[in-house]
Parts: sequence; C-alpha cells; structure tokens
Amino acid sequence: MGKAAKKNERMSGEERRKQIINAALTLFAEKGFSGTRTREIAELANVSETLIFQHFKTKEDLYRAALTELFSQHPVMPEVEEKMAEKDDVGVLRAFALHIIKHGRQDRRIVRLGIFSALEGPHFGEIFHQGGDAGPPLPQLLGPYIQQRIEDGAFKKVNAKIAAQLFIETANMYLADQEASISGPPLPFSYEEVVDTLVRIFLDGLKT
Amino acid sequence: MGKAAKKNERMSGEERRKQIINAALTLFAEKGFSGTRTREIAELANVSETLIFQHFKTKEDLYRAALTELFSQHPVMPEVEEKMAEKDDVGVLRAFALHIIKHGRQDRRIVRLGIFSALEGPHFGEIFHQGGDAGPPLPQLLGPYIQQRIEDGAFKKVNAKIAAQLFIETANMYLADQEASISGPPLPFSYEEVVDTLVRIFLDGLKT
DNA sequence: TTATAATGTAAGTAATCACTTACTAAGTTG
DNA sequence: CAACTTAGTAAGTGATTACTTACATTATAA
Repeated sequence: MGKAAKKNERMSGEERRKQIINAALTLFAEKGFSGTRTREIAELANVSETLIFQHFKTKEDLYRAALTELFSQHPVMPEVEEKMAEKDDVGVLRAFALHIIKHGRQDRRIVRLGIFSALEGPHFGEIFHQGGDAGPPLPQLLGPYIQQRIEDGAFKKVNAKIAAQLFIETANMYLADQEASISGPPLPFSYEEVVDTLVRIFLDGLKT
Repeated sequence: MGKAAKKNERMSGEERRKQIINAALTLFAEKGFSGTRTREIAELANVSETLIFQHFKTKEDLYRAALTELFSQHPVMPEVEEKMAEKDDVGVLRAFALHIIKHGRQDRRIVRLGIFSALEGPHFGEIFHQGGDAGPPLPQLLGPYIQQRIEDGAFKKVNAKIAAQLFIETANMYLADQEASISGPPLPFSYEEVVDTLVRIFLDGLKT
C-alpha cells in the first residue's frame, strides 16, 4: 500500500501542520470562514479536532495561517519588467494578464478564497492584498507605464490610473467567473484566447 | 416623536415582513448567509426572533425571499435597445455600463449580496442571475450586437462573445471593487469618468 | 533504560445556533 | 360583547459550535 498505509502513522509537526492547512484551504475556499466547521477540517485532514487547536490557537488563527501560506507562493514576474523596459506594449499587457490568470489557475482555491476574504472581514482582506507579495500592487505597476506611454505619444490621453485598474479588473473578473460565476457563466474559451482578445482590444483602444 | 414612537406598535403582516426582509438584506450583505445570525436580524428589525419564523419557514427561506425582493427591482433598459437600433456604438456601450453601475449603486447591498450568493451556494446563485430580470443576461444581448457590427465592417474581427463578456465583466468588477475591494482598492474617480474611459478604450479597440 | 518531550486522542464544556412551544394582546367581525 | 383571527413574545429545546482537560502513545537522547 505504500504511502496510503502510512497516512495514519505519526508525522512530524511541520508535516501535520501543512496537512491541516491544506485541508483548511480547501474548505475555506469552498464555504468561507464562517461556513466551515473546524470538525470538517479535522475529518478532511484525517486528524482529531484537538490536534488542530494544538497547531493553531483559534480557528481565525488557522484561517490567517492558511491565507498567508497560499499567498506567499507568489509567482514572480521578471518578464513584465523586461517588456516594460523594451516598451513592448503587447508584451507588457500580455504579461500582466497572464501573470494574473496563471496565478489564479495554479491553485484553483486562490480565487474563491481571495473573494471570500475580501467580503468576510476587513482583517482578512489585508492578508490577501499585501501578504507575501513583495512588489507593489499590480495597478500601481501598470499605471505609470501607461502614463509613460501617453507622454511618449504612443497612447492617447486617458486617465492612466483608471485604464490600468480597468485592465487588471477585467483579468481578475474573468478568473472570478471561471471559478465562481460572479458576474456571469464561465467563458467556454481557452484563457490564451481570452487574453489575446483582451490585450488586442485594450491596446488598440489605447494607441494613438 | 411621530413615526419613531410607533415602531413598537402592531403592524400589518405585510409591513413587518418587509421590515424583516430589509434588516435581513443588510446583514446578509454584510456577513453572508452563514455569517448572519437570525437573532441579529431580529434585533435590527426590532422584533422577537420568533416572529421571523412566523413569516419565514427557515433562515434559508428568508434568504431566498430577501434575494428575490432585491433582484426583482430591476431597472429596465429601453435606452440600450434604442441605441442598438441606431447603431450608436458609443451610446450602446455607455448604456450597458451605466445600466450595470446604476443598478449596483441604487442599493449598495446588491453587489455584496450578489457575490456572496454566487460563492455560498449553488441554489442562491441562480436567483441572482435569472431572478426577476425579464430580459436575457447582458452578455447575450451585447454579444450579438458586437457580432453584427463586425459583419457591418465597423468593428474588427474579434470573438464577439469574449469581447462582450469582457466588457461587462469590467463594469461588474469596477462595482465590486467599489463595494468590497475584490481585486483592488476602490477607484477615487467618479463613475461617469470611469465609464467614459472604459467605453473610449474599448470602443477604439474594437473599431476598424 | 528511563526521563523527557512531542504527537496524538477521547471525552468533555460552556456558549451559541436555528427553530418550537405555549402563551398573551390587539384587532376585527357578527 | 363574544367569537375568532392575527400580531406578537418569553422561555425554552436539542443540536452544534469552537475550544479544553486529562490522558495515552511514540520517539529520542542521556
């Protein structure tokens, strides 16, 4: 039976902790903080409920730990900066959109958890938006680039902050709809195709 | 004291029902279904908890009634169809965006409640998306228009379904961020300005 | 081997939950 | 006013909740 037979054996603290966090992530993403019972987490993790409270002081503590764990695995984006230096507009927008979408797709719980945490508590929302991410928020990275390109005469004069946020919001909402049908049903097209369409429309809309 | 003094007097069933629903809407929008306690609703509505269960069989029943109530007050959009007939592209896109944003702004609980219901239960999500709205979903209205304009040679050849949904998603995510900071902080600009920017970029991006 | 510490659990506990029971008060109608 | 209906509540109820206590098992190192 190999590994499967070992699942009831003793484990190192670190290992168990991760296992509990993993179970918690799955349930919190599915049902939110107040919709998830600590007992369910214990069952999914195959441990006693007591053990959870040995690793985490409270349920909220576990939630915070789980969020931090998830959002600390941020993909880096060296590509974006490179394309920005080259003033490769298509490359920049594509890189931004792909960064967002790949991040959301690498672990499907991320999107739902992010939305839940934004809705459920002011405390939780913060972790999501600043937690783990070393760099500045995305709109603050894209905004100045758009502004620069306006000054270069390459883009028409729009409000760069608005444009940047709208672009990023669109990518985010696409993800949200894929995972949770927030504003509509999931689009039955590959994300590459969606990104292509988004970048094309947006960029042609910005260009002079 | 006038009205305020009367709030502890007897009320007609209909009136009390609405009062309870109103309190429920406020709390459900704030904390979601499983985060809201029936006792809190009773307190906010200034009635005993028992009375709630005289009007509604269960908490879920109340939630459904509250959602239905909220989403049945849909604004109509005769303007959109008018502009579509005239092939007034700017008018059409502006009308769509304003329709979405005004709907969300008419009652600030709508946006949060819509997102919560999409996340919290499959049952609830349905009410939100089809409930009360007489017409077809927005992307299914905008999509064909874009397709038509492509065939007219006015728009470039993009995937009309993707374009339509992206446009609507953007408007929705703008709203969501204003109320709940889902993908970022609220934009510190008037919604008219945001709509202008969105329509301008999108339309110039679509035009041949 | 034996003290020590870490991993783990069964069996609670007080508080809280959605929901009921059993009742009173206020209208309404003949 | 008497019979009946409707609006309203106080005081529960069993189930469930997050969290504890008190105890067992296993590994590790002196």
